[in-house]
Order: sequence, then structure tokens, then C-alpha cells
Amino acid sequence: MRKKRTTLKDIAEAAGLHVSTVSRALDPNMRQFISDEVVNRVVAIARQMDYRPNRMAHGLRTNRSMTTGIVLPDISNVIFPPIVRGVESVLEPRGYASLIVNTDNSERRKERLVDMLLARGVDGVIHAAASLDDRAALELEKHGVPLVTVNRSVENSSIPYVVNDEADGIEQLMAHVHGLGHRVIAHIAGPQGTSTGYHRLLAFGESSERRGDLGWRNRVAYAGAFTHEEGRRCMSELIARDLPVTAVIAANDTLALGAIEALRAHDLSCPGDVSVTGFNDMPFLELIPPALTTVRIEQFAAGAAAAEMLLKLMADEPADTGVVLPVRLVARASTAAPPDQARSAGEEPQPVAAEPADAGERAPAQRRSRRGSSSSRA
Amino acid sequence: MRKKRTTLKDIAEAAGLHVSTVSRALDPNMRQFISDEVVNRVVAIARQMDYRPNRMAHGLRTNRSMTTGIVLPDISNVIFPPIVRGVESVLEPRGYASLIVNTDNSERRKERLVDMLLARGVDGVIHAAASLDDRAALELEKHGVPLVTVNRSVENSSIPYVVNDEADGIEQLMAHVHGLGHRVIAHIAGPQGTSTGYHRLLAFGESSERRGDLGWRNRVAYAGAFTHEEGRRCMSELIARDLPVTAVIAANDTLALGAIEALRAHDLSCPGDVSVTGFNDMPFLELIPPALTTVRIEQFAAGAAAAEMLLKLMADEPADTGVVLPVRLVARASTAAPPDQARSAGEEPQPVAAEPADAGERAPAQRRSRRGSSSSRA
DNA sequence: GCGATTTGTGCAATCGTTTGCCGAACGATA
DNA sequence: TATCGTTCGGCAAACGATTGCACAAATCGC
Repeated sequence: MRKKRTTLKDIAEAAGLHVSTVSRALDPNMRQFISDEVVNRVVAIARQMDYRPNRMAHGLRTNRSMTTGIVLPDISNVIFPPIVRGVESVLEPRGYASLIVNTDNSERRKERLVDMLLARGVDGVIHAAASLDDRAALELEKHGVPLVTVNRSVENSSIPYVVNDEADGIEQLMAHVHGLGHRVIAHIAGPQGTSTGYHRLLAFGESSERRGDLGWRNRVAYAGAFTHEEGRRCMSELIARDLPVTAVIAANDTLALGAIEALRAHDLSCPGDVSVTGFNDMPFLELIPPALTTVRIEQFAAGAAAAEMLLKLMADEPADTGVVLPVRLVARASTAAPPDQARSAGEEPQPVAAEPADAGERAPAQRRSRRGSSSSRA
Repeated sequence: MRKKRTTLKDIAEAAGLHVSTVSRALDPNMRQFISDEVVNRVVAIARQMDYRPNRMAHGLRTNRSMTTGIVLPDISNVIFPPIVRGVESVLEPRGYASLIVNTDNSERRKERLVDMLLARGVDGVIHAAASLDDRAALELEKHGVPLVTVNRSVENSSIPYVVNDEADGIEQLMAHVHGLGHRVIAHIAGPQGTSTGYHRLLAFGESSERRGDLGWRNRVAYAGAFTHEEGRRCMSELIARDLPVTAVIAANDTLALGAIEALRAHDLSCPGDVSVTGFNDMPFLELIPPALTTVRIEQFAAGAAAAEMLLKLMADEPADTGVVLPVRLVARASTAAPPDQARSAGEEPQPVAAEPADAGERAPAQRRSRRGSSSSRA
């Protein structure tokens, strides 16, 4: 059924040459050893016969598949496709194709998939689903397969990474809500097995203490996954603790959206009663009310940077041990002054610079306590 | 640098056997010809030496790469990842890995990418970026590579497809807005080079005529792409034509969102002044106000169905020539009674059955003209 | 207990490329 | 004219797996 593809041998016969000569004539690097006349003839015949080199044979001989693996938690999660596109923007022009696999946050699945990539002889792997101690990643390292993690990193390893500046992002959010007057701030922490969840929590703690808040630990709820549902659950949990929280820093946008839903379910408004922030700035976020204040990460750039690093590793060139990409605060409508000191509506919030430690934990509300109506959406 | 992987030969040496024996012992289909004792020994050694068959060598010999290609317009477009997951839910358990490529709606790029897939010897291709006359698809057919299109189809070809019931979807939307009282309905048509854009327009025309509206052609704006921007542009164009349009059927959700934006820019409200509908029901849509009335398509199921068909084709078994998946109307807030005859709020709209041709084009507004305030959001 | 069958394993070719090595042909040089 | 480099192209061995065939040993029928 399947039409036989034309091979070097076919061309060799048609041209009355040896296959090795044809091979060389078609290889830009070997062309110099072949006369121009032959090269032209071979190229012409190859084109005419619709020759397409067999990458499997090529790979078998050279031990390079010109294929890379991209390991994701889930391609359906909107933050990953841009990363993939970034990776491919670099790899595709260099002739690499990518096998994309989804781990669905299962370590077992991850290992199976890495096995599959290994069996297919990928030349390198971009890993966006790394856990803090990632067995699959170590397996790849063991086999000497070039590997770069992106978006997340593997702790206590020499695995090169491209990550976002989590600490700075959290600090910017904290400065923002602090500037709005919030003093009792909670955190919905992401899965602590991921570097993002872990480092954002860490940053939240440090930022809190820097502002003199030593009791932050009581105001952390731990999400088991970066999902809507977990966001809802964590927010409900925080509400149940009955603390005077006026702002919630969620570890990512999805958790934040779930949190806002939970607030609504408890007849609390955002930002009227509680301000909420996210992380990532996923697509369409600005269209969902209340538009979420968040931190924008550079997904495409991250993918591209990771791919550049991978290229170097695959070429045995020295590469950076890691890259940290800058993030940027995007202030929107989900954050406002806390209810007991609402500013006049419409005034642009002015983020205050990080203040030198404030001594007292839970500094009492201060500044322009104008006590307006508790915001628009009641 | 790279650690040498263990091969059949290594195992053969370790076991004191010939590689062909080892090969057979490891192949479930050939195992019957080998004594149990040898099989067990070989399997044990293989496991211990961490043997992983070299798929490239395997593929070269058997001419099957156990790899498929998935061709998409753009993985960043939220409607495609679920299709991909559907495909993989079927293919992955059968041992196939997938090379995913993005055409970015460029025919040239598409051909280059198909070339790349061909070079890698994919066993089959799932094509979600087909155009009505798709050269790349025909190229694949020519080479005898099993191919199934999903979400879109290729006209005048025997290429098997899995599509959504476009005609029924449009009909459901038309019945819905007609039932609300709309009589002057416009269409923002998708790219006519795609089966989705084409068939939805066709269905709009037929549905209009079935209702006695023969002047529908004047109320069609053609989008060059399924984008936000084109939705805006088309809506502006329709507004500029100054027709008494009260409802707009957009060819997909993205166009609809753009259209609503344009309405807003012209100080018109949706659904107060104009009702708008989409198609696809993409994620998060229900959270963006006004929540869009749309038609839900089954992306995951479509991917899975396409993969099932591809499996059959790859096994040279007879397969369906095509599958049409059912769609379902999802009525939300972006549709309401037209402004000059607003029904009492809260009343559940009752879709009217398709009426026998109504003779008069542009039937004058009728029925319960209660003339209320022109809806909530002014 | 002898030939015929079955069973288990080895041999070697093959898939399509790449590449180290060798040798023929050529022009230039002595 | 003999020699020496070049230049160009062919030969053949890989890469790692599969598989038709051959062959030895074990098993069976009678």
C-alpha cells in the first residue's frame, strides 16, 4: 500500500554513482569533497525524485535523532502552550522536532514517559513538569541526556533551569497590597513539591517578616494542586479560621480565581472585603471580573531561553547553570484598600517601597482611614 | 560523554546467546518459539541491565516509527489542547508518541512541517489544521500515510474526518435567537478556506432562508481569521452598514468576544442592544461577562475518535469515511430579547421550532412589544 | 529403534545512512 | 618519463534491531 520512499540507493542508480558519493553530495559539510558537476547533478535528481532523507536511518548511524522531548504537566493548562511555542521558535529552525508528553502530575506517569523518550533516543529534553526532587530528571541525567527545566527547577541538583523571579514577584505583590494599606495578609500556597509553590511560599514568609509580620504562618493555606477547586477549598479554610485577613496572595491565577469564588460563596466581595492576587497572568484573565491583580511571567521567552540552553548542552558547549527571568506586577481591579480604610474610589494606588522592618507584628491600620462604602460590588 | 545504552548484543553476550534469540525472547509475539528458561533469563538480564529497545533501529528495520504527527494551527489556541489530549488518550496506551507541529495558518509552513513529519517516518497523522483544499494533506495521501482530519475536513477528498455538527449548531443558535424574538440577524463568518468557517456560513444562510429571510447575504461580514481583532473589525463593519440588526451569530467564540468589544466601543450593549453568540464554548468563557451563549463541541471526544480511526487505518483495517459529533447549545447571558420588545426579565426563552418559510424578508418586529428599559448594562 | 516431526537456537541478510580508508586519474613538477 | 600530490569517487563496515532460513536436538509415531 504505502509507497516506497526514494532512498540514496535509488538516486545513486539513477545517477550512475555510488551511494556514498550521493550521500556526500547531499551533505553541505561534505560537498567540498565532491566536484560541482556531480553535486549539481545529484541535487537535481534528488529533487526530481522527491528524495527525503530517512531520519531513522540517519539517527541510527549518527546517534542523533534530531528530536527533543518536552515534558509538561498538562498541555491543556494555558500557561504551557506559550512555553512550548517559545521552545519551538528556537529548536524548529535548527531542524529539531519535539515529542510533547503530559505527566498529569503523576510521578509514575512521568517516569514511564521519560522512558519512552529515552527509547526514542531524544537528543535532549525540556522539562516543565519538574518536582523538587525529580526522579525522572535524575534518570535523564544518569543517561547523559541533555536536560533543562523550565518554569520549575529541581532542588539540590546541577540541572540547568530557566525560572521566573518568584521572590521578586511575591515581593512586588506584597509591596502593592501593603501600599494599599493591607496589614493582615494570607497566602494560598501551591503544592510544596514544586519549586514554584515552594519558593512563592518562602518569599511570602520572608516578605512578611521583612515587614515585621511574624505571624504569617497562621495565615497560610496549602493547596494540593494548582486548581480552581483547591483555591476554593483553601479560601474557605482561611475564612473558617476567622482571622482579620484583608488580602490574599494566591500562588497562582487559578488558585486566585477559586479563592474569589469561595469569597463570593461566603458573601464576601473582592476587592470590597478582601483583595486577592494571582501569579502568571494567564490569557483572558483581564476579562474576568474582578480583573485579577497578578504578576506577569514571560512564558515564551522562558521557553526560548531554555531551548537556547539545551542547544548549547547538546553541542557540548558550556551553558549557564540557570536563568532567572524578570517578572512584572500587573495591578488590576482585584486589589483595593482594605474595607476599614477605603480610599476614595478611582485613585490610582501607589505601591509603596518595601519598608524597613516595622517592629510590631500586625501594625494597626493607619493612614487616611476614610471609611467609605465598602466598595462597589457588595 | 553520553553513556552508551545497552543493546541486544550486550544482553546476548551477558547471556551467552545469540542476539536473535534475545530479540525473540523479548518480543511477546515471538516468545513462543523460545524456551521458558531462556526467556526468563533474558528478561531478567535485560531488566537488570536497564535495556531499552532502540526505536530508531526498530523503526528502520520494520518501517514503523511508532510515532504519529499532530498538525495544529496553534497549540496556544485553547480549543486544541483538549483535542490533543483526546488523541493521546487513545494513542499513547498503544505505544505511540506524537510529534506536534503548529502551522500558524501558513500553507507554506504547513507543507514544510509535513515534510518534516514524512522525513521522520510517522506512521500516521492527525490533522487539525486542514484547509478546504489542503495540499499538505494530499501530499500525505500521495505518500500513503494514514491521515485523519479532526475539527475540520478537506472538501472533495476521501480523507476521513471527525467534525462537529456545524449545521446543527448554527441551527440551534438560530432557533434560540429567533425564539427570543430576533428577526434581523447578522453573521460574522470565519475564514472561508476552513471547513468550519465555510459550513457555518452555509448553515447560517440555509437556516435564514428556512425562516423566510432571503436578505441574509447583506448581513454577513467576513473575518480573515478566527481572532479577536477580526471579530472587532467585522462588528464595526456591520455597525457601519447601519442595518436594524439585533443579533449576531459569530462563527466562533473568539470572534464573538471581539464583536462584543466593538459593540461596547460604539456604546451599544450586549445583550441590551444586540445579542451575540459564539461557537466552541472555550474554557473560562462563562466567567467573562456577558457570559456568551454558544455551542459546545466535544474536543476531547473528537481527538479520541480521530485517533481510533487512525489506528484502524494504520492497521489497514476498514474505517469510517467520517464522523460527525453532536453539539449542544449553551444559553447564557449574551442573548436576550431584542430591545424593542424585551420580554419580562427572567423568563426562560423558549426556542421556537423552525417555522415554515415566512414569505416576507425582514419580518417586522412583532409579539409582546413591552418596551422595557433596554436591559441592565446600559 | 528408525525416520519424521516438532522445538529451540543460531546464522546472516536487511532496513537507509554515514564515514574511514583506499585507489584511480589527473595535472604538475623534476 | 617517472614521480608526486591532489582531487574525486568507490568500497565496506558500521549503527541496532528483525526475521526467513537452516540446522541441531528432542520428541513422537509405529
